Amino acid sequence: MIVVKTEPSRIGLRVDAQHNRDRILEVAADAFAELGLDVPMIEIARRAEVGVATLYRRFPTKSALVHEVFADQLTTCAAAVDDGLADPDPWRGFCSVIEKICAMQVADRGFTAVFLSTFPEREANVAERARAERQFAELVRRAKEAGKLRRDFAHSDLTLLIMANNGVAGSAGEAAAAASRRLVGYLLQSFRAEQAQPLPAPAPINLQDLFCRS
Amino acid sequence: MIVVKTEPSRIGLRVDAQHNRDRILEVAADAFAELGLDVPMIEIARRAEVGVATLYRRFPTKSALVHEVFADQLTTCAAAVDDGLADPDPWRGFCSVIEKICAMQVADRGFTAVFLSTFPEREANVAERARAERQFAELVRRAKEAGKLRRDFAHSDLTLLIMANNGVAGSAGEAAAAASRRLVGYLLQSFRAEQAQPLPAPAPINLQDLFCRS
DNA sequence: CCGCAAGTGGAGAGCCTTTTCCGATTACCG
DNA sequence: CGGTAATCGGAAAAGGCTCTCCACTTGCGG
Repeated sequence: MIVVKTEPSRIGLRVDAQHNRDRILEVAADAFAELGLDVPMIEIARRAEVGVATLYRRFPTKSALVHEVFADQLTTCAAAVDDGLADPDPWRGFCSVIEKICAMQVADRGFTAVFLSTFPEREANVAERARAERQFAELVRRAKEAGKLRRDFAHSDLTLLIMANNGVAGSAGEAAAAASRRLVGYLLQSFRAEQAQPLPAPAPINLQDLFCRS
Repeated sequence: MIVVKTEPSRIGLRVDAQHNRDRILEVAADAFAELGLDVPMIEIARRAEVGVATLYRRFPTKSALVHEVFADQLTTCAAAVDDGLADPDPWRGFCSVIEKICAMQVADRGFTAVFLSTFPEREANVAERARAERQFAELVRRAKEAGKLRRDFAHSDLTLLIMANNGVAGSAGEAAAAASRRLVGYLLQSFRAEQAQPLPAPAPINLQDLFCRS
């Protein structure tokens, strides 16, 4: 009989190794959230009480570790979109998606860079991400249909908002949460259909761009 | 007779040294704008065609060079505020200030971090900065008075906008200019008095925060 | 035109990162 | 138990940065 581990991450590891691997992912998530993506590997090693070599034996590069850690962040995001789509009021759903995603960004300093990158190293994420985007597009369509969301809201405006919120989340220190809420408050008001005024053209924002920064 | 140099920056330098100093400031400004504040000193040295030692003889630290370079950026900002205040229509003046500052941010990658820091190392800048802030506060007062700017616009909302725009400017690559314009377009619409809806409380944003990032 | 203080550039010290190496240790199967 | 392959952790290699040191060069007053 083949024993399937609780985590489908890696089978065939010695139990102590598996244990270490799990703890690494755990503390790495905390460290990235707290200190940002540029926390040194040795700091993660210290927190997990292992040597750096152990990190590199499980994850070939730092980038691989990052992507592994944030795989489920993406899932949480996708869930937020699903929730929004499930709301009978598409406008309320739209607002809740944006509010949730922005709150996640504030709570986790490493979140944005990884969220907006396309995870080239993990096939599964690409698919999930694409699905979430389709769902969101559908939500946008319904909200416009209902006359609540302005007609000229562009798909790229979500990215714009995320980039803007990232600026606030990264810079506002203690007050980041409050600042982000206020920014989102302002932007949601200008997204409403009732008060739409002509606007500069939407920018063809490349999602990759956020990645190469930081 | 005492000879006063054209640049009041440093008198008593040998002419070749003064020449080098000027060129360093010149190319450093370009380099910061192009590559951001984290461009290596050796790159600036290369561009100015001097050795790194020459950089450090004129500017004790990299930070000192940065502050020196951005001293006149602050002046440009202050001028933008003055222009806005001079406009007979305070709302139009308010918009122009914000549009100008945001455009500067996009054009110059190093701008924001320095702009929002308090320049602890340069007395003169502190005063000029304080003056600009008073001017802007007055502009805000008038715009509210005229019934164009929403009453609950907070002083910290300018900082919020600058942080948000910084996120866009830093992340949007090629499309940064268009993205920034659109963000500013959205936000200016929600700053208008007519369509004000209740908003989350303004955040007590600490200007210093941007500095310790990056 | 000469002497020397002021100025110079490149090598490298010191520090921080990511990533690799390797001898010591340990889980696990029989 | 005991042998062995998997796993371990710390040391250090490799490469980035800021900033310093020092032997050489040069503008300029007399």
